[in-house]
Amino acid sequence: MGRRDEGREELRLRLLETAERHIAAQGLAGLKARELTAEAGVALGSIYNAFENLDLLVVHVNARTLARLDAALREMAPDTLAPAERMVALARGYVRFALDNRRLWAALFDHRLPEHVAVPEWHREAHVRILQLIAGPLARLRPDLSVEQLALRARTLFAAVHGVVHLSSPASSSARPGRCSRRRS
Amino acid sequence: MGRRDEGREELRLRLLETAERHIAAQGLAGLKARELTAEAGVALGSIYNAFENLDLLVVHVNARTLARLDAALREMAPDTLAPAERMVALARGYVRFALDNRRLWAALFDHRLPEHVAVPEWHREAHVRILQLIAGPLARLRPDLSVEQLALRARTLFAAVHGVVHLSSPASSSARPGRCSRRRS
DNA sequence: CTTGCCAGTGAACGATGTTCAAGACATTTT
DNA sequence: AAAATGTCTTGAACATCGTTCACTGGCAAG
Repeated sequence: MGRRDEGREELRLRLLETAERHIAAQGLAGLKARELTAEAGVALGSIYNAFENLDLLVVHVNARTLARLDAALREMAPDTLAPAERMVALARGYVRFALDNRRLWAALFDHRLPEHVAVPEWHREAHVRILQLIAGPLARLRPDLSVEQLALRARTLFAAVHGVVHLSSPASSSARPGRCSRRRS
Repeated sequence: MGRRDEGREELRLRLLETAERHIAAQGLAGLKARELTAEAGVALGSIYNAFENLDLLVVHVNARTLARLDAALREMAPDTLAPAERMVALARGYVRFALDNRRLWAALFDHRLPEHVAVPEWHREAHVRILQLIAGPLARLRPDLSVEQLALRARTLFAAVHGVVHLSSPASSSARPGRCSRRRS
């Protein structure tokens, strides 16, 4: 009984890591079910044994990326720094991460779930953790703000920085799900 | 001879307006070649008589949206205003436009061309016109900046405002090219 | 009236994500 | 040990997508 669950977790991890490598190399648009499973050495249908569908697999990859971003930011902006310096370090850390992980970072916001399909709760929490990273030093800079105001302002700050990084990134102009281009006769 | 070209332009316009309506109603992800042509009352292949492919058609729709945004901003931020007030009016105008044209506005940055396919020059110019709208009052506020610094700062300002509007918009969580969901037996 | 031409048409194609009957394998029961 | 009973894995089949191209109908020129 236990071995089956281990095998399942092993399969999930194998697909996750293969998909991550593939996205990092080819971009989110280059991730096809058949290539992915061939590269991972498993059958096409195995995706649906390990995950609900390919979209959810991508969400899992994005969650990993978000966790790595979170770790990188915590390392670059330790709480030994003064609040203002910490904010700057967070912004610089974000830029650095985006440059060092271009395609995986792009996948974070390029990917869209089908309409009316909610983002899993555990993935939302990963976002919240990033925002709390900003809200921390912000609270010390602005002790007058309420918790709600703090959360809103952290979101706004992140959005502004992200917008600048995003528009400056060359990654924004590339990658689309492949079109058909049949060979000419 | 002349009538043929008129007919071609007529077809382009028909497809353009139908696609625009469809995107405004269903979102960019809901735009399928077959639905579009059926709705426009033309054959499937007609798309490729009028445009290079569906992607380029979308770029044309986006160009129209960008032109409407440009016009809306020029109306909301006339040069009779003081520079600082004009900047604020531009930002408010952008938010207003995004709210009033959610899906068409979302299509502006949701849409991605296939890799290695360059954005047409005339579409880049439409972007530049928006940025010049920002650079105008900015130049009066900061006469010390060079033209290049002005352009860069206008881009950054736009990106920051856009990032905030984007992340606050509910449109960011919806819309993906439809997946298969075969009916159960 | 005949001829040539070309824009419009839609069946066919390759690619894609997803499903599911059937086989492979392990575990438990007799 | 053999049989029974699940569970996981597999890949052919399916629906749907953008795109192509041989055909055709109607207009203009001869």
